[in-house]
Amino acid sequence: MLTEQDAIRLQETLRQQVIPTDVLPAQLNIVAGVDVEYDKDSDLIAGAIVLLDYHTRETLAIATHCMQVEFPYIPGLFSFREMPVLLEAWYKLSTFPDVIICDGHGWAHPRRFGLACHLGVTLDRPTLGCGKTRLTGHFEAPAVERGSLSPLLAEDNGEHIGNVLRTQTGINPVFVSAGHKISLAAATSLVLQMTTEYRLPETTRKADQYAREALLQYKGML
DNA sequence: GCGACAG
DNA sequence: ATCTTGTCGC
Repeated sequence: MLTEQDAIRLQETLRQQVIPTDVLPAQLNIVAGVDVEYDKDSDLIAGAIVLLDYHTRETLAIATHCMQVEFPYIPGLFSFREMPVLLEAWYKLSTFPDVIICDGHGWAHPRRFGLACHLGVTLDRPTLGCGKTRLTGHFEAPAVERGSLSPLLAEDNGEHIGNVLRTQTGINPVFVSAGHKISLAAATSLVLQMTTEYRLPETTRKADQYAREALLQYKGML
């Protein structure tokens, strides 16, 4: 099995493959959201990938997968816990997205390799991270209006690793960072565009909903 | 040594 | 992550 030290070494290797600039289609058509749901009293988890039409936000496809978690939750190694289910769900898709919005961070990680980077490099597709809480970095609160943002700066060298973005006026901001093949600016504007009436992007909300549903159905079959 | 720590 | 509907407050 993968040890903690193995995981950290693997992160370093894969991190060097991250492309921090925009390598996106001229026109976006399909945006994906991914999320993983955990069972309260067992080690079962469900991963979901939802494809939405970029323009209408209509649901185009859903893929889910249930299995047991085999890696513990360790801040900084979070991707090793969620990658397996997400990859299994990914293999069930027959249509593919132009960009993937992950529930968690990308570059805004202690070693600059959060889930969004890991998934992006593994699938070699554009990804970005949109987390609900901070993992690393310091920031000032952005203005209260939707669209306001402030930079998330690395604790050691002050590097601009992400943006703290207010997606709804008067509601707590989210943490956006680049994953793979996308710039922070493009990632930030995409999150804002996919966020209509709630704090989180519709992609994330739908993925969360289908992951929860898949877990309940799977448990009901046991 | 102490606090912080995505989901 | 999970607990969790109605309720308190602006």
